[in-house]
Amino acid sequence: MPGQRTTATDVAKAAGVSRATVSFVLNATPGQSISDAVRARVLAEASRLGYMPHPQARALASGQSNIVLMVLPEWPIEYVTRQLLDEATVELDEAGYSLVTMDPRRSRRATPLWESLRPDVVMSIDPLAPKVLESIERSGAVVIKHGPEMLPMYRVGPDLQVGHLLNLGHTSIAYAHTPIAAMRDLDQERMSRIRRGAEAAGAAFRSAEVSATNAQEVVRTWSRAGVTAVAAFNDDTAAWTIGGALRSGLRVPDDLAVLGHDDSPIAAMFVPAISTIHLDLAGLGRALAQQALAVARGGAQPDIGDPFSHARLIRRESA
Amino acid sequence: MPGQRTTATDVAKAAGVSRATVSFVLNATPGQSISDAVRARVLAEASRLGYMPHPQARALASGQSNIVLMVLPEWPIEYVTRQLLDEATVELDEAGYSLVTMDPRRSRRATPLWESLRPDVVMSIDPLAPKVLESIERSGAVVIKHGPEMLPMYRVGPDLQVGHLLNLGHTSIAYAHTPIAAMRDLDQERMSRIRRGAEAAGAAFRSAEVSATNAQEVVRTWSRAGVTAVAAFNDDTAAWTIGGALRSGLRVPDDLAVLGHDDSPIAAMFVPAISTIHLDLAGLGRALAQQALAVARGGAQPDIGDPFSHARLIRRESA
DNA sequence: CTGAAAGCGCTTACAG
DNA sequence: CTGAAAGCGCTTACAG
Repeated sequence: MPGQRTTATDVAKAAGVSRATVSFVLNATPGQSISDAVRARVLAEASRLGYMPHPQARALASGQSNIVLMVLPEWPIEYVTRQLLDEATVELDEAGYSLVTMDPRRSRRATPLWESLRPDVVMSIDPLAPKVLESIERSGAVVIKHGPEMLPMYRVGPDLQVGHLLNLGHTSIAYAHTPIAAMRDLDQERMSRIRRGAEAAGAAFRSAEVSATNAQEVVRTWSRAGVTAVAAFNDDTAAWTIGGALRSGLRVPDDLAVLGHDDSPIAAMFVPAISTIHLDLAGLGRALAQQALAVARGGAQPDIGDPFSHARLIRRESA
Repeated sequence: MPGQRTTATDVAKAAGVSRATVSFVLNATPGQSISDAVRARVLAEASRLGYMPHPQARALASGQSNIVLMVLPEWPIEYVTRQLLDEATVELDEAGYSLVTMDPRRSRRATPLWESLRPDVVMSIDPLAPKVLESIERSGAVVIKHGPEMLPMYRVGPDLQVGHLLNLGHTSIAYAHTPIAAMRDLDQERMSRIRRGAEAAGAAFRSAEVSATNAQEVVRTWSRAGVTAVAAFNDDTAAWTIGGALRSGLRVPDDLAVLGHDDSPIAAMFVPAISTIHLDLAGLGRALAQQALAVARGGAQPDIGDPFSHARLIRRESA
């Protein structure tokens, strides 16, 4: 069965031009002055024949795969990444690039996608481990590295959290650490922002890890120590904290105010509904896409700007 | 700068053999009897030089990309797919295939990954729309289609739900529909299983859509009508239902028992903790990987077996 | 048991 | 303004 897949040669033949011309027209290669008539003919034949360029052949010839690989964070945050990836996907698509995502935990047990896909650029939300960086670079991909420009991500939320609790008049504030080890760095950063904010205002501060199993105990200890407000690492940690309070007979927020972070679905569903911090992830998605494009085109990695200028407090019931 | 990337030619030169031999050794091509000495030399040089075969060149030459694309369901279920994808990734990796995932919502606004990646096989958990199927087939990929063998996914959970509520002695059961349109088909299937189970046992049955905004109203109506137990589409729907009950002054489960589905993180975190159905998604992941491999190797699509034989009720507080 | 050679479907200097 | 040709890095009959 000949003529299985439609190829550029088929289009060239049908349009009565050379394969090169087909390539020039379809890629809108700059510096080629092709007559409108020829261009139109090529385009018409390509669409009539249902021509789809073969991406692997293109990658081999051009040395570029036009793939951007996004390494997702270690922790589960579908609701956090959804918007971000939506925006980044569309932004990259318009420039002719495909965004592929990857779970770093899975890749630890399998060939990493940067080896088997050979993306031009690899990026991530969370900083990548040195070993991972090295492995990516050996594969030939450019890695987008996180510098201080990503710091707003770590700062804005906690600052809003502690500000809100202080505004509410609380003078003894606790921070609820996540028990999940993969989030340790982010967790430490958030804690120290809360601590700084509390201490700067003369409020008492303490912190402890809150998990599904110890929440009740931790909350009781805090309560006995006079803590009236908790800033949690995220909404899950907040939910556990509130659960511990309710099961200890404390009222939320009357006896203990609890403030989450991320505005994940659970925050709105919980009873009482969890007050939390909403970040502008669509904006971050666009910013990351712009960085990836600049780097893919051989440029320097541009500054990401301030993608969290639209972060805001969502006030619900818990604080 | 010459010798940038290590290529099969470099390995061949270093090992003193031809490029073909390198390919045979590295791919363990059957039907080639290569001496152990040569094989060892090739392997040693390949690893010494840090050789990574170029996947696009391989795909072009062999006609196979060794990529399997998984189209994720329309609805947000990170917790549901995590285990499934973990297992499928490892299973496919061992056979030399890479699993790439894709959000169908995003692809509606961008070039679909089956065009830009040219996977050998495309599969999904949810049935694919006819238009999508057609588009995938035009790209040359084989699609794994869902037949009746996927039905256990739709049946097992609801059957466990209704069985548990009947065992608890309830005689008036309601089903909480999800308000999310993308889940309509699955939702209808689950509802009809619950209805059938309830009616077969002589219990009263009714159903309504439960959302963040109408939960209180729906629960009050149900309560007035004598409903004492609710089987929910999933844990989110269960959470809204419980929220409506609590805010109406009803006790859960004493006045109203509520049973979720999926065993998502919210189920364990909620107060009261939500009883739910846990499915064996790791098993489904392995089964799907096996199907993909069979099809990628040119075989017929094998039966998926009964991946939900390990589904079970998780009894917590809400029912 | 091993190697020389064609070919996969593109891109891109280069020549005209 | 357009085309013939080399080359990207592999795989795979085929010949020896």
